[in-house]
Formats: sequence, C-alpha cells, structure tokens
Amino acid sequence: MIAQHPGREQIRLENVLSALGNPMRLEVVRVLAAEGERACGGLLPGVSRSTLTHHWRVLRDSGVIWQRPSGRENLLSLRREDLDARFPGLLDALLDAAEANAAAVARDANH
Amino acid sequence: MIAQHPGREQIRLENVLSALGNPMRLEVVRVLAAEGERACGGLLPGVSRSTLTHHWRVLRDSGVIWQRPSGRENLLSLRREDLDARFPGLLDALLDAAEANAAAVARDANH
DNA sequence: CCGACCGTACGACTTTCCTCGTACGGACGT
DNA sequence: ACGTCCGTACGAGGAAAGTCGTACGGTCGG
Repeated sequence: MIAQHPGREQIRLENVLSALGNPMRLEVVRVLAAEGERACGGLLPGVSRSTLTHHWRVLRDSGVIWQRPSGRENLLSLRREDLDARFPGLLDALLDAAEANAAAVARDANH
Repeated sequence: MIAQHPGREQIRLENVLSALGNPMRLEVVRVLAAEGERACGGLLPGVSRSTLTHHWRVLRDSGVIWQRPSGRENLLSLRREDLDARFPGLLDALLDAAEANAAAVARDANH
C-alpha cells in the first residue's frame, strides 16, 4: 500500500512522543538526523523485515518521518520542517537529548 | 510503599518520552509546570484512584516527577533541575509543544 | 523472462499497558 | 477511639504494542 502521511496540522505531540519512546525508533531518528535520507534496510541490523515495517508505520503515522518509494527501495527522511513548524525547538532538543542518552547508556553498559 | 525515584543519571530518554506519550500524563506535567507542587487528587477528575496511582508510578519511575508525602497527601512536582541537567532545553521545548498541541486538539474538537 | 532483492500485508503469539474494584494502612478531626 | 479522607497494593480484565514467519507484489540485472 501507498504510505499515507498525516498533514502538518494533524501531527499530535503524544503520538510523536510515544513513537520516540521506543529505543529502536529513537535510534532510527538519530541516524536520519545525522545522515539524511536513507533506505529502510540496514538501519536496524538483526531485526526482521516485518518488524521494521511496523516501526516505519508508527514513525510515519505519527508524523516523524517521510517515506518515499524509489525503485525497489523505500527512502526515509525526517520531517524536520513540519516538526519545527509545529513544535519549535523540540526536535533539536530531542536530538541533543538522544545523543546524551546514548552516551549514558553506553557508559552503563561498560560501567 | 515508599516511592523510589531514579537518580539523575539513571534517567533514560526513552522512558521520559514514553511516559509523556500518554495524554493524561502529559496533561499532569503541564499542570505541574504551570502551578508547581500539587497534591495527587484533583489533577485528573473522573479517573479512579488506582489508575492515578499507576500514572504517578510511571512518571516517578521515568524520573519526570518527585513524589513527596505530606500528612495524608502526596505532593507531586516536576524534576525540572534534573531534567534540565540531563537533557538541556528538552523540558522547555516539551512544555511549549504541549501547549501548542493542546491548542490544536481544542481546535479540532470544535472544528 | 527469470531469479534475486526490497519492502509490505496478514495472521499469530507474547508482552506490556490502561483501567478499574476491592482491600488495606496511615493521618487527621472530633 | 472512631469515622473519614488520601493514597497505595493487589488482582483482574481488556486493549494495545512488539516481534516474527510466511506469503505476496513490485523492480532491477542478466
């Protein structure tokens, strides 16, 4: 099926937050913010494809990412403009927080 | 049971985000930010007490609020300092976003 | 045209979350 | 001391989320 994205005005904060409350999806957003548009595959190694599809759907339905077919791939990108327009400063704060959080998690793992 | 709060360094972004991904809890945080320390009761009219206790636990365990007994009440307050130290700028961005979001939801309701 | 590849659709299973009713315990006022 | 109020603990029920296997449909390269 063709992906249907919510309009900018339909984006709801609670959906964005619960979407990003999942570590896998938060990691995806981190990668997209750092590296720009990317294909679906390879973003989360070791996870089955149907699980990935599920997470793309959640991110797309909550308004966090664009999903654009290109050949046999699907390209993902952050909806940075819409998120910034809707919730100014939130995305940048979230990305900074995600970085700090990832560092803390890594520190814990080695502790 | 005595409430046990995570230390500042134990606060994890994914826990904060999924805690705030629930509309009720997001509303509680909005009220606490606006009005400061408040008693548990009366924050969410029409919800049973055991449900409230559940939400306090989620917010407390994720590191978003302090919970402090005072007489026969329990006072709730935002962990603003810890959240700011851990994730600079995030809480303010979230509160601004929550306000914008609440306005949009109200607009939708009247549509 | 055919096989390989990318991603989705669907169904199933498990786990977690949300909500509530009931029972309990501490703190206050009389 | 007694009843009342505030909140928690526990258990149960239903709803939602996360994961996967399998099957399907496009798209590219030979």
